[in-house]
Amino acid sequence: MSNSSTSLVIQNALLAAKLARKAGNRLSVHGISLTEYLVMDYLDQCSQEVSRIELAEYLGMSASGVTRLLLPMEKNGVVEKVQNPRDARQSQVRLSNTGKTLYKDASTSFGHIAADLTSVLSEPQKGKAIELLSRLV
Amino acid sequence: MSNSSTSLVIQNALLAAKLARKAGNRLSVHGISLTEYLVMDYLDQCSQEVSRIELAEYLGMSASGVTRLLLPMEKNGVVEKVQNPRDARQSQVRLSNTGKTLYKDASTSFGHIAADLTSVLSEPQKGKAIELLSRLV
DNA sequence: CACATATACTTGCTTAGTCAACTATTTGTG
DNA sequence: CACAAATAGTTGACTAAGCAAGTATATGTG
Repeated sequence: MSNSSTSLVIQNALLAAKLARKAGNRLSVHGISLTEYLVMDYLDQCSQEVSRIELAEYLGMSASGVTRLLLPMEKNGVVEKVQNPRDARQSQVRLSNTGKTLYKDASTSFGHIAADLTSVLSEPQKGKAIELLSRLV
Repeated sequence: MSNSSTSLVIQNALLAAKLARKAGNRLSVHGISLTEYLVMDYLDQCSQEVSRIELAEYLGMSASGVTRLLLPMEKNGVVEKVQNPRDARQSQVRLSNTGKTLYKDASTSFGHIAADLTSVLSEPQKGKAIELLSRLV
């Protein structure tokens, strides 16, 4: 039998795989992936430009993963590059107006999707789960 | 601000990305990925042959994903195919002796890794988190 | 029993994301 | 200030995994 740490990590991985797949499928009507949604959500919260490294840390991805993730988002005009005058190495990014509109639509969908996927839990249970998970991040 | 369902799904996705990356890195000394570890763990629990579809459901992956995942595991002799006499469509799989040994080693590592990654939570908190997450799966 | 439908894979093609190596810039130290 | 070390990002080569379509087998119904 495995201990509680092991079970927790496994449960989290299994759950994430399922939620990511379901959420991703349903977001595809907006032409975006779950990861792209997470980027837009973060940029919307920040409401200012953000470096690629910051995004990589937030998403738990590698820097190169972020480069490749943002490439089509820039091409489609969802995000736009901003030069940081303080640091020429950085290539910051923020939501464009197109991106804000897309995010607004997608976040409505995402609310329904998330409600669906978590409907077996009560509000306080969801709160508790968020609290516990957020400590692990 | 987003509601609790949304936050929960996002927290879970972000956390899983980070844990998967860290756990995967540390499992690589055994030459296996996190997904492969999950397969071995499941097969060890079942202690009998399992169909690819069952694995796909457990892992939250597509059937083709499982085909491709098992390919190198079969080639390396970690798992072995078993023909189901009741259903010729199925190609079941179980841990080989090599696989059992590998799993035993890897699960020791995994225990340390998981303990590390979840050390900020107390035992009862871990238990609570497992309970909540397992309802969502 | 025949045949339509469903199930269990597998394969081709494509996208997502990793690591290692490299470039450009910044920062900290003698 | 000069130069070593750190940081930000990109690129090449590769692995992981998804979807759509195809094959083989099983099942349920007239």
